[in-house]
Amino acid sequence: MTPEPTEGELAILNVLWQNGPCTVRQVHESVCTDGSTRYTTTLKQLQVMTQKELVLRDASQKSHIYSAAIEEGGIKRGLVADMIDRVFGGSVRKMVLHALEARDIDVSELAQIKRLLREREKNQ
Amino acid sequence: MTPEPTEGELAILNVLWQNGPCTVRQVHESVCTDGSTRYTTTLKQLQVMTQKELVLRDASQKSHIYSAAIEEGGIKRGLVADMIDRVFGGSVRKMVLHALEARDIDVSELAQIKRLLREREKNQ
DNA sequence: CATTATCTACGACGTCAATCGTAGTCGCCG
DNA sequence: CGGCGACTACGATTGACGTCGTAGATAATG
Repeated sequence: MTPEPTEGELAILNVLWQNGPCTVRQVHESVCTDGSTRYTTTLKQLQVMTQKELVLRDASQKSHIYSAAIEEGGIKRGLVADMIDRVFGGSVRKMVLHALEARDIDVSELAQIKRLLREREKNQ
Repeated sequence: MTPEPTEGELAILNVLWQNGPCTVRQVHESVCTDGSTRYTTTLKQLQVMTQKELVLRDASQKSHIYSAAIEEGGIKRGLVADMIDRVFGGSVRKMVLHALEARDIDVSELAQIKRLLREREKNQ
């Protein structure tokens, strides 16, 4: 099984999922907007992630092109499932409750969530 | 601000939140049902957590009594908020969507979640 | 052509969490 | 009293992650 990506790896994967294949430089500038960390740090992370097969590398150009090797939905579902178990003793309800408390949420988003629930009821 | 507890610390805090004040042995046996880890490991963790002020220690007995020093709801809200930001770009809706996909959920729990949403709409 | 910029590769380091072993303390039971 | 059992204290170790510096290769620029 794919082990869960670390925090840094997740940040990089988010860039690749949103932007598609990127060079190291593109990833680095997306992930570190404030220049608080060096280019080679991101490079190293991508090299490690290649080892772990979290990303694929196209080395046919001088500047290698990296792309996500794992599916976004699956990973995120796994992360949420993990939190549901570890933090909320397996209760989806408690998780949702705390999510609603954790963030201000506007009416339209509430409506969208209610729609999700209705969909969910159908498919049961 | 209190830094987020680590995975092991969270497991211990869950024991204390659910059972109230405990000895090291009680915590250890709750947190490590399979004997995969030694008693002194849990002890050490509790000592570190005392340093970090995540727990309080009553040393008036030979077997010290530990209790949670931080509030459950606050910590859990923080953890969820963190995930909403790091994983779902700040979208509560996406978080809830993935939560519903991540776990089978029965009708009564769905109903409870819908009730939460209705409550939430009132207070807005 | 020579210099400068841009890449990759790779080793080294600091930090932090988890884990364990050992030593010291104290009470209890025979 | 003497030894065993339970407890605390604490140092040492390991592994994972993030971070950086430097070296070497290659492209770009004047």
